[in-house]
Order: sequence, then structure tokens, then C-alpha cells
Amino acid sequence: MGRVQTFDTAEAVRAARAVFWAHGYEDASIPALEAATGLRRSSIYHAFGSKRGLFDAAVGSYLDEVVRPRLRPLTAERVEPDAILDYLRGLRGALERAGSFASENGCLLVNTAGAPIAHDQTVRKTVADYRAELHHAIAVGLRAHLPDLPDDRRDRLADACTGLVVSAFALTRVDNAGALRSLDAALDLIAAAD
Amino acid sequence: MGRVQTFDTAEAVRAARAVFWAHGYEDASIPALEAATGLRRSSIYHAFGSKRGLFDAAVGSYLDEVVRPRLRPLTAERVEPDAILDYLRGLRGALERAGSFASENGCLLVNTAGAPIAHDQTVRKTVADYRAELHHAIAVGLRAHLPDLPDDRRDRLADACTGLVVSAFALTRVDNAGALRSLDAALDLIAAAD
DNA sequence: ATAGTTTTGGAACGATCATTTCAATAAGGT
DNA sequence: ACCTTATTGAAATGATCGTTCCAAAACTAT
Repeated sequence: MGRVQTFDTAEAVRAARAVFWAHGYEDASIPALEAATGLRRSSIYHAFGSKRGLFDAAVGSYLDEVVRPRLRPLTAERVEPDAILDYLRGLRGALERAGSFASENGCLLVNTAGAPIAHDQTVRKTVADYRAELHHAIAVGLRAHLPDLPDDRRDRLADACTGLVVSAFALTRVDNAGALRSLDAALDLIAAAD
Repeated sequence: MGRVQTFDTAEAVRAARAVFWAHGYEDASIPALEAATGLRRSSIYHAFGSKRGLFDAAVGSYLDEVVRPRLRPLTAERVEPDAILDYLRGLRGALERAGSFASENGCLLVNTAGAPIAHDQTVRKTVADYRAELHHAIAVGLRAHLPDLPDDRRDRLADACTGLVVSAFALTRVDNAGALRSLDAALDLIAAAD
């Protein structure tokens, strides 16, 4: 055994994640990634192989540390009846804070969906899987909130809520007020289904 | 008067528009724009000043030739009761055709919303205005379809439909089926409000 | 035809991009 | 303390980026 890695991989990926999140894959330059992670090119290439490798790691970290923790109350063993409302309100709160990272940058994966790198097959699948995961969590949350709603109606309501969450993410950077209206519309739909 | 411009400006802008639409602002290279328009750099820079100038022209052309024609039946003097349904179904039809330009590339402005260039103030406003225009047209269409619906309820329904249209555009490149579900959810909401 | 003006082709610009290379450095394991 | 192996710093690679420049070509107006 020789020298051991001095930096924390997860920490470096988190730092890179923020850069990709804010600037997108193509505009996240190696110098910017160096500055954010505190690593030199050589270390980055040694640890992740390529810019793309680092991006993939960042996406994995985003799913594990950002997306899924937020979704957990909706997918846990026992789901509280108001978990879906808490989720949407929590998201609204995050997007509401003017100048916050979330309100300025939305969702890493939704941004990616419209970016050039989305022509890549693997990336497409990642984003599509993310949408499915989001939809599933929302559907489970709706079942706990509205146990008497027929399955097909609940699934349609989940489609609407999922779409509205996606649109809030897609819009927030450019039209924060519009993004909040999307989330309010989702909360309204759920209230109306009671 | 000297030599007159040999190419058709509107035609060149249309060609450039397709490049920006498919690849995004930052990944639309000058060589690609030259190839698409059939113009040399010098002509492009002479006519539009910069890549950004060409992009702005492309966005204007997109609004005038793509967005507003589609929205016209919703904003005309007389609005047919089913105009809003026709709009959503027409959009669905366009996104449904696998491999079509629309299904592969969504909306130029929604893609732009998540791209790096969206940090530019002017671009932000353009996209926000677009969303407002879309929302207004949808609200007018809903008024013709559901004249008895109270104003506040109609406005909320318009928020939901607008958001779902945006999410369909945001998703289609990466998850076409998910995009269609968003539009179906919008059609469902309108049907349920009858 | 000629003069005057604009467009155009082609080459060159400096800047920045992602990636590679390699020697110097650092830190286990023995 | 030594040897081995991995990490790191720094410089260089070739490619491509958006932009500029200028002389040659093209066309209108007189």
C-alpha cells in the first residue's frame, strides 16, 4: 500500500455537484470544478476518469443526498396522511426563499433534461427514472392522504402533481412566481379531491 | 445604395432557430450555424452582430412563427368553446409523433429556462413573459370552455394547465411518455371541471 | 460604364476547452 | 528507515470556441 487519498470523495462530489447544478454540465469548466472541489485536474481525472465521470458521481450524490431524503416520508414503511402536503409545502418553502440555491437553480436533473447532454442515452434514462421515482412517491403519498380515492383517479392526480413539481423546477430560475403558482396549483388539486 | 443582401433574413433565422432549439444556445457552434443557414461567419456577424444577436432573432422568430400561431385560436376576438381542448390535443399530437422535431426537442424557451444562458437578465424576462403569455391564452380558452366557472377557480385551473404544458415541454426529450401524461392530466382536469 | 456602397469569403486572432503526461511528493506496509 | 505504491502539482497537448479583419466580389444608382 502506498499513499492514501487525502480528500473526502463524497465531499468533493458534493462540491462538484453544486457547480453542475448551477451551471449545467457543458458550462461547468474544469477550472471551476477545480476551484469548487479544491482538487487539481490530475486528482479529478485520477479519481473520476473524466468530467463525465464526475458528473455521473454528482448525479448519484444528488439522488442519494438531495432527492431521496426529501422523498423518504412518502416512501417509508408507514406514510403519514399529510406527508404529501408536507412535501409540497416544503418544496414551496425552499423555492420561495429569494436568492436561495434552490430557487436560483431548481433541480439538477430537470435542468439536465433540457440541456445538450440530454441527447445522451444514459442521461435520458437517468432523468426518466427520476421522474418515475418522483411519480411513485407522490402516488404513495396521495394514497395515504386520500385512501378512498379510486386507483385510476389517484394515478391521474399523481400525474398532475408530478408534472406541476417538474414545471416548478423548470421555471424557478427564470420565473420564480410562476414556479410557486405551479406548486400552489398542485396543493389546490389535492385539496379539491378531499 | 450598394450591393443588396442576397439571402432571406427570416429564412436564415429560421434555420438558426432549429439549431438553437435542438442544441441549446451554448452548444450551438458558429460552424453549425453556418452550415444550417448557408451563410459564412462574416455574413452572420454583419447581419446579427454576434451569436447572441442571432439567438435573440431566433427567439423572436420562435415566438412569432411557432408560439403565437398555435395560441391564436385562444386569444382571437371570438374564441371557440373547444379551442383549449384543440390546443392541448394538438400539442399532444405533436409530442406523440416519435422522432418528430417537437417530441425530440420540446420548446426552445423551456429548454432555455434551465440552460446557463438563463442567468442572463434579459433572457429570464423573455421566458417569464412567455409563460405569462401562455397562461393568459390558456385562461381565455378556459373562460370560453367553462363560462360558468368562477374567476378564481378558473385562474387556478389555468395555473395547473400552464404548469402541465411547461412540464410536458421540459420532459419530452428525455421522457416522452411522461410528457404525454402531463398533457393528459391537463385534459383530465378540464374534463373534471365540467 | 463608372462610381459608390455593401456583402461576402477566407484566414487569422486570442481565449478557453477537456484531456494527457510526467516527475515530484507523500504516506502506508514491512 | 526503506521500499513500494498512490496522489499530486504543473506544464503542455490539440481542438474548438466566438470574434475580428480585410481585400475581393457584387450590385445599385447615377
